[in-house]
Amino acid sequence: MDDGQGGQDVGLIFDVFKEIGIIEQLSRAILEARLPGDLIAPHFSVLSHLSRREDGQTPIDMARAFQVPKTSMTHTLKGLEGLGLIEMRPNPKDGRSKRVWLTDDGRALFARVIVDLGPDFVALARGFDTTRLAEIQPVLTDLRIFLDAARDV
Amino acid sequence: MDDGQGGQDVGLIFDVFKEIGIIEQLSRAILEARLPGDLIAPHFSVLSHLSRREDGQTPIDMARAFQVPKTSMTHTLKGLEGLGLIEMRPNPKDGRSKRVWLTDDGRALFARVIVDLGPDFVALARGFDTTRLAEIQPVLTDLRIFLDAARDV
DNA sequence: CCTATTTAGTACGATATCCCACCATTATAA
DNA sequence: TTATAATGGTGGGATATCGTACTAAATAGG
Repeated sequence: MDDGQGGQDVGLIFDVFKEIGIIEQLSRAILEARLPGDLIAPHFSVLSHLSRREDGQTPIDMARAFQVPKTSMTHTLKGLEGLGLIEMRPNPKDGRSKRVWLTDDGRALFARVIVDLGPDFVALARGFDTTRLAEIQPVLTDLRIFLDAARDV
Repeated sequence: MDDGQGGQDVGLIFDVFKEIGIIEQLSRAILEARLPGDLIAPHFSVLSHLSRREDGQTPIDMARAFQVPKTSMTHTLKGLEGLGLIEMRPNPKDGRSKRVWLTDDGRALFARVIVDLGPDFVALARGFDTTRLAEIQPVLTDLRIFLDAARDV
């Protein structure tokens, strides 16, 4: 059969992905409970992305960063633009594309949500040993990088 | 300011959830690439759930297990039933509810997908140190349990 | 240059997800 | 018992996601 550790690995990988899937759902629920009713997690992800990086990214860059189809990103951005949280400006370097900027409202909303999430995160830090999170964080990052690289092969 | 480790924790938790969100998307893409075209990840999750536990669960139980609204579970089950992969039978113990059984086709399809995922998982095990996955697995499980318990408070 | 190919973005249609409202059945309580 | 509340499931509408196809602009090759 030649599965030195192969069989164990398959079960392990399966379990890890399963846990990650559930945690993703639960963490999304925590986030969306703190978001205004007309925003969902993808909206917030975009605001976060623009806050932490430079503004002026193109939609296609963001679609790649989030691993979603560009049509999904178009839709998400349209929603944020309609709420006045981002601005789409033409890209002077490329007539096909646009560049996305946070508005003051967008920046303020993002900051407010972060504050509102504080109690949730504090509760988590109280009830769960965050040194364990610190230990898994690099592994998760490496796994994400590995999967991301393996994706387009 | 009194954030002994508080500030660090918030950033750490944020990062962990962000990585988990991306890994979830990437792992879902890997799975769906191996599924028949008319099945998506939630369908497979249901098949997996029924395979590993006893059949005969009620839809509401499964909705709770997956943390999705019961209407979403109804929709997913309807799809699986239409493909002949599960069977819905009345629940003799409760006239309101139904019980869900895998059909032979459902069982066979699940087994086949597991086999088809083999190469993907082998590639992952070759390129990524699975002992690191083994290390994070218990932390992920505990985190999932903690979040799940904190959910309904 | 000029044509062919690639790329950024969008429109549209199909399906998924989720909220709300509703029905039937069961559990609770008076 | 009987009235009330709670529960399991579904239907319908709104929005989300995603694939396909299309337009316009940029790039590559001749």
